[in-house]
Amino acid sequence: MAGSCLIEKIGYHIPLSATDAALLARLEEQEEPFRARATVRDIGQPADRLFVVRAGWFFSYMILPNGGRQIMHIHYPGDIVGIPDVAFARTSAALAAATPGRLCPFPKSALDEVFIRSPRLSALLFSIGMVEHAVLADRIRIISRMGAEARVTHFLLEVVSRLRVTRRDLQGHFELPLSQGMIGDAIGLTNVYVSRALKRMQGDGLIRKHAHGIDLLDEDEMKKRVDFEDRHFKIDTSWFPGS
Amino acid sequence: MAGSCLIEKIGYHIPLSATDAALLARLEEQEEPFRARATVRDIGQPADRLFVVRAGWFFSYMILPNGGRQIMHIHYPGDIVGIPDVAFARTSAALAAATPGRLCPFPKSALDEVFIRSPRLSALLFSIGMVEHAVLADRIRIISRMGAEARVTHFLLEVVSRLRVTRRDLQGHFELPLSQGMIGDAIGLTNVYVSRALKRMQGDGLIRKHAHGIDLLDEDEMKKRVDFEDRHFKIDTSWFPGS
DNA sequence: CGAGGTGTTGAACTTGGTCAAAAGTCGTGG
DNA sequence: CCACGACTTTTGACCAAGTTCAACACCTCG
Repeated sequence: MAGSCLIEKIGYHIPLSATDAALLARLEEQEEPFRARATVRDIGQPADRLFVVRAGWFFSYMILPNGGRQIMHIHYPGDIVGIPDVAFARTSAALAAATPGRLCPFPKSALDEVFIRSPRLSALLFSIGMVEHAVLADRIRIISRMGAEARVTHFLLEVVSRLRVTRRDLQGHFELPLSQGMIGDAIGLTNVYVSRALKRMQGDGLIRKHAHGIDLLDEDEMKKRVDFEDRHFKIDTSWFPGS
Repeated sequence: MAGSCLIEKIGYHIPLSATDAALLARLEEQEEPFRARATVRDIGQPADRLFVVRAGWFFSYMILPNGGRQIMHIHYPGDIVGIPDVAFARTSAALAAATPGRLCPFPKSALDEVFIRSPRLSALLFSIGMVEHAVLADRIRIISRMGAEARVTHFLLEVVSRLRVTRRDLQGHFELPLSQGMIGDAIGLTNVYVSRALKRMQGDGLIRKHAHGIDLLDEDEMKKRVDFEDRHFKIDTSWFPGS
């Protein structure tokens, strides 16, 4: 399993025993390709499978009563998709591809084995779930009372922080394969206002837009403006069971 | 441990073995009283303890860059508080008492033992964490693009659905010991607009306000308007490890 | 070359925020 | 038992941020 970004990502947090590595490898046995904008799974379907992202960007979303779309999470290579659905019989969010990519589906029941055979890995999965929780909490905080520029700022910082989990050396320059409409659907703005916010931020010298991405020119100032906290850098593994 | 609402709440989802019950009992060994509006714990403190709510309503909140307050969760008797902090060394939210109440603190390391000795209980804790996640996701969905009445409606439905976990027979009539300012801080509105929204909803015949609480007069209509989904009624335990 | 998705800009409009004042509520202490 | 003070709720007037609608330029990929 040479190029497994799941094992890479997990292994970043805790040393993996041979057993653990074998358990993880089982989650990536199958693989399925998706075209950009393809729907992987709709709302209300049986939540019997999870996925590992092998390549590409995916996102999960919910539908609003007025027909709009709320993007909940963006999933990057190495992420496990569907952890929140574990508690429910049916999916509460839909899943789609933002770019061309590949997913490895595995059955919910494979988690059984993890819980039985590796307390340590269970604790880590648990913690990863809680990181997702913290990310949502941060988003609520920023959406509920902060203005458009703050929302966009926070969103960009969150993306970069997520990318740095696997690309430690990433500078402020990155590709962003999401339309402004999608960004708006993630932070509760219209595409129109995302455009205006980006323009004003560029005027302020905080960012520079280019063809398929964005440069963060003054990341410290951006972080200061929204009290940004990096949730992905370090998980507290100190309390984990011994082996 | 006669009056333990933790064991009652947990036991509602899975049958508890003697071992499991003993593990849970250990989480309620100590008890501490709090006055209404007392702060239990601030942001940025060591996240080395969790709490079981023994009595009263508590809530956790974050501070916004502009000084405002975002209420993330309301904690009811029987709830475990602090699960999301498990992944981090320091707390990302503060905790305070909404009413007079009592908390049972226990060390994070007590989770160790749960993960080692009871895969089944670990899976349930995991799932409970994911329910909290779903609750936040629902809140984002409702905050990001829905109007004031929809937010208030959703909030009230969520409270009732939570109360029904331990009070199955609860009708639409209940006590709500939260000020309108607090409700606003939970759903991203000012106290002023919460007041106006409630008034309009009362005019529509959806609710009736009274001294310390609210009657839901047409719960079905309210649910329909916001696509409400009850996250607390049923956890999917089908995939849990055998014993 | 054409089509569909994407980004930009302007103008009118709406929702909810802000500020301020008055009325109601509750608990405490005298 | 009453009076006071702190907090909460309600209401009005004005204001600002973001939405909606529409038109147009752009780009990319058949």
